[in-house]
Amino acid sequence: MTRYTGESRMLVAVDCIIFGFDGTDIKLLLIQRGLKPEKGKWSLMGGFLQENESLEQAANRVLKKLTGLEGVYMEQMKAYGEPLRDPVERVLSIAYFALIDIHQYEKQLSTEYHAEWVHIKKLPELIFDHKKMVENAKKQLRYKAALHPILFELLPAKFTIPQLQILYEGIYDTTFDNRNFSRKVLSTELLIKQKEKDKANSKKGAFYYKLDKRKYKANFQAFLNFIPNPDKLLL
Amino acid sequence: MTRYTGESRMLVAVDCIIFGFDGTDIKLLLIQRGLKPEKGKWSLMGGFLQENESLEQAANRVLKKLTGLEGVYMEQMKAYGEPLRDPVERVLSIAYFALIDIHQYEKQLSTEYHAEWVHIKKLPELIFDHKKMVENAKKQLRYKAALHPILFELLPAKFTIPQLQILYEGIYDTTFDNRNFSRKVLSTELLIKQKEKDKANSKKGAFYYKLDKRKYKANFQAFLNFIPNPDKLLL
DNA sequence: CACAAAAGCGTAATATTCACACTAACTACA
DNA sequence: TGTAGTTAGTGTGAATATTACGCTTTTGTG
Repeated sequence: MTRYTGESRMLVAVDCIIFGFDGTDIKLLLIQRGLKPEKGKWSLMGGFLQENESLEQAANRVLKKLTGLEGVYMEQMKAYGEPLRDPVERVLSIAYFALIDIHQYEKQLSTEYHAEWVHIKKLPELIFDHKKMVENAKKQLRYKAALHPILFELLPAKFTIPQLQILYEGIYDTTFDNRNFSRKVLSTELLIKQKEKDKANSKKGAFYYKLDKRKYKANFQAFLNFIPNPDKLLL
Repeated sequence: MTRYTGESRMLVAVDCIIFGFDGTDIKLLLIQRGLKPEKGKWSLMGGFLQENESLEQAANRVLKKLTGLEGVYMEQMKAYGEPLRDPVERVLSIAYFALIDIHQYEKQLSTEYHAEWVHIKKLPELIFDHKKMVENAKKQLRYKAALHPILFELLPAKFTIPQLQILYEGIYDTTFDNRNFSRKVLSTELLIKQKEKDKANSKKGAFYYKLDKRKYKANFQAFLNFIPNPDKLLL
């Protein structure tokens, strides 16, 4: 026996929802599709799963092809399998979402795919069911970020607490009390204070912090509560 | 253009991790595989995705074939895509997990698949990567149940609070203070007290409760806290 | 009619969360 | 050189939530 008989085989794709933060706005990395159909339309970055490749490998390959980056935070989100989601033929898509420090990426911007960072509030129309994927990804990001410290993945290695707060406020589309926010964040003891300050954004200057990677990994699964009244903010 | 060229197509399967609770123990519904290879070995219930079927439809079809049940709580868990996970040929599997009131099912037990409820602590060896799937499912169930009231799906329509507590204690493999537990559960106002008592399990008897379906649906996404110190219990 | 066993209420100590006043640090510009 | 203006970040207390544990209630059993 070498194969299962009487069953239908289909293409499997991997699509990446890539979030970035530029210090002010949360953005999504989109491309203009190079393949027919829908050539020229906006799309998530994706690719077909190859014969000898695992899903994680495929997602990383796709991400690297677009951004040049490796070792990026990425997690599997959901499989999309509506029979007609791709009009050409049956394609199952496994969506991954990735979080990137946007500045790291900008250095190696490749024009090959006509990629662009698009403000999360100003998304263009997307092909197939990509809009739904993006919506699910946003929801999942909000959900997860309310409980776990993943948003650090969107920031550079050194960042200030006000920067972090702006990021959280962007994700939840609200504002937080800065005094409570910094106290909460610091009480996790996940941050290591640096000697230098960032003076670009204020007169007083805010101290830089770095993530304590060891504690970050050790406590990743623990429930945090950076967000007041989280359940009201998750839609 | 009718198809994408130069890409490899593969089989897609759906596997179901089916949890049940019999009032004392948490169990998993397993089958003895009817297909070669590994015929006769223990396995999760699964099936291949058909040409015109969505993933949800496939998962529901598989579940119904085994249990006869429809409208069961089910959610997509994760896609498994290691190239060699099935030795016959490349098969991508999308795992779903389902929660069933075990008594509802037992009535319509079908012997066709040699299905059996197996105590979650006494699982046999499973084929392929099914063990990993089960572990992931257990983890996800613990995670989700710590925040959302999904465990009610494992209970009959009428249940007592001590029964509910036994269920939670089974899931988290620990014990809770019964006085605090019932107060927490009742404070959600998700339960409607019935007039009758269950006297099978105690002399005093415990009142039956029903879920308030409306509130249950409305508050499903809100974070609850049935579990003391949840983050310590999630592994 | 005691006794055992489980249901479930009460309460106080502790911890967490939140709102808001206030001080500190620093730049820019007069 | 000093003062006005701006943002960072600490302090504090009130409100809320969590937890530990004593105690009463109910009822079948012998």
